[in-house]
Amino acid sequence: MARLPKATPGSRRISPRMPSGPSEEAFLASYDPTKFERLSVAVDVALLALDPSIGFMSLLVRRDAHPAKGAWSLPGTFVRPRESLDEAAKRVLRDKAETEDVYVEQLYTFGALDRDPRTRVISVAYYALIQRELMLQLVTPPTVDVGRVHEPFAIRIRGSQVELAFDHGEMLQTAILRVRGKLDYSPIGYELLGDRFTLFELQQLHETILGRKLNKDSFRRRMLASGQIEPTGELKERAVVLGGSAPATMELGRPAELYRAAPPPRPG
Amino acid sequence: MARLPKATPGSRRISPRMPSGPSEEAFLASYDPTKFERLSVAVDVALLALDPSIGFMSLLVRRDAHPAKGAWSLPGTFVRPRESLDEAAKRVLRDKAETEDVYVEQLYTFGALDRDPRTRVISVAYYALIQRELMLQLVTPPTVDVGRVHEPFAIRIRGSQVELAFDHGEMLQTAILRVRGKLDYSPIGYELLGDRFTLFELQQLHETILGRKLNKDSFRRRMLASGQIEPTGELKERAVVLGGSAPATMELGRPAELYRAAPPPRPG
DNA sequence: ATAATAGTGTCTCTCAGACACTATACC
DNA sequence: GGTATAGTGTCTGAGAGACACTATTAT
Repeated sequence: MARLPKATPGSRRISPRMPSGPSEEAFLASYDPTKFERLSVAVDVALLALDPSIGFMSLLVRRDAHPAKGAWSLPGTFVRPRESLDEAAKRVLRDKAETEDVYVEQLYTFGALDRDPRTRVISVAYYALIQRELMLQLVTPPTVDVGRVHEPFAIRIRGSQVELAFDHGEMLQTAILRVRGKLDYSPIGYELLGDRFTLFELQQLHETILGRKLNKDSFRRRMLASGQIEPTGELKERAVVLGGSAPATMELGRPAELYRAAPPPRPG
Repeated sequence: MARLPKATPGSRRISPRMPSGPSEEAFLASYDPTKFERLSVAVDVALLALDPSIGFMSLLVRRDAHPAKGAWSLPGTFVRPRESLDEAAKRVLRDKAETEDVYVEQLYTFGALDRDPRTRVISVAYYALIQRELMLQLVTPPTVDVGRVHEPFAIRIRGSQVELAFDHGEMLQTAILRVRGKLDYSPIGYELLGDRFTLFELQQLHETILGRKLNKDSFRRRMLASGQIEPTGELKERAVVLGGSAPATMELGRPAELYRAAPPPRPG
């Protein structure tokens, strides 16, 4: 779990003039947790990857139980009493996407009254970012599939447009807007590429996230000056063609240098 | 409630090939909401105002019951089963701050295991912005008082530093960072001023939020070109001094023109 | 008049965008 | 050689920062 706000140890400072009445220890020993009505709390995760020619891709699962049985939804789970929200999100990624050590961040909490037909369910939405190649390996039917999100936020699966269960379409839209908004002021996006990438690949990533073309010269200068990336000295290798004519997508021209994400600056 | 993500009607599209088994209606009629363990869900609100000479101010309440009895905390409440999260936040502002029609936005959801000693409580934190004058009217002891937040995030009440109950100090810190982050790309901040203000007052507000001095000329140009404000043609009136010498804080020099927040651009 | 603040005009520096040019690959 | 992509050098226009100057008030 990365880049969540720092947790500070909870402190319960008591006033010097202790008010009269039973002690806090006695209060806690006799506390009845059912005094206030409790709610179901769920976590749903939008696992995102990016393809330059498609746009955003999100992991979707097909619901095999009521409600909305048969519909597509974001992977999610109910939060257990002994796990934190972040742990629940990680558990979803582990169980339904076989994915660990990805960038995960809390997105927004959805609490409309009628968002789940069963009962009142509060859902804390998370989003996570992985590389396109890892996303494509996750397709393990029948419970897991990859949805392709075209803008403006039409969700397609293998070409045909679908509606997600519950309010998961809104969650997905919010996640994409969050990623786009963070791109300008945050070194986000490197989780979506491999550990080595060319400047043009990075530019294509930014163009896909922002939904518009960027100026090549300016993008190069800005990225090199930002300190977010560093050159490796290596050059991108070409696919070796074993005889026959080259495929239509064969790369041409001078090979590009490979860069990697620079380590964050020392806070000292 | 303003500028929350748009709610879209929840849709539960069912696959054409309906899986076998009981119908969704029959499932919902027999659903047992206690099948998954439920959690307590609370809402806490950081109501913020800004004073040019102090910095951020936040409404704090003194806890009159266990746990953390006697400690200062953000106003909050448990979420009722028949109200949305936004409604709960508005109820907190109405009941504990006698405030309505303010800018309110969801902040972050805190779900650590031990954040409340009673039982497992998930807290959805909100923040709200009001004018300094309205904040100062809210001081109605003994349950309501105004805390003054100095940076870096030391919380003072009438000069002496305090620690807030639970993880409310972290919530307050997160709220201030959110307001600061939104200042650059969003027309935020006008909720913190009256309906008429001078350019210098607006600059002081931005300087307080950002924690650094801004260039006067550049700030004027940027604000006037942004379309976020419009001139009223009125001039700021001076306090009338009824005899005697002028107070030390008397305003001097040419009176400034008053501006107001411009209406948002027509989406057509 | 002097002091103090509001507001304007203009210069410079920085950076994004555009374009020309060189470098290195495959054909 | 031609063509396509990678990378560099330089010009230009927009905007931020700095500074000088004018405008309007109170004392």
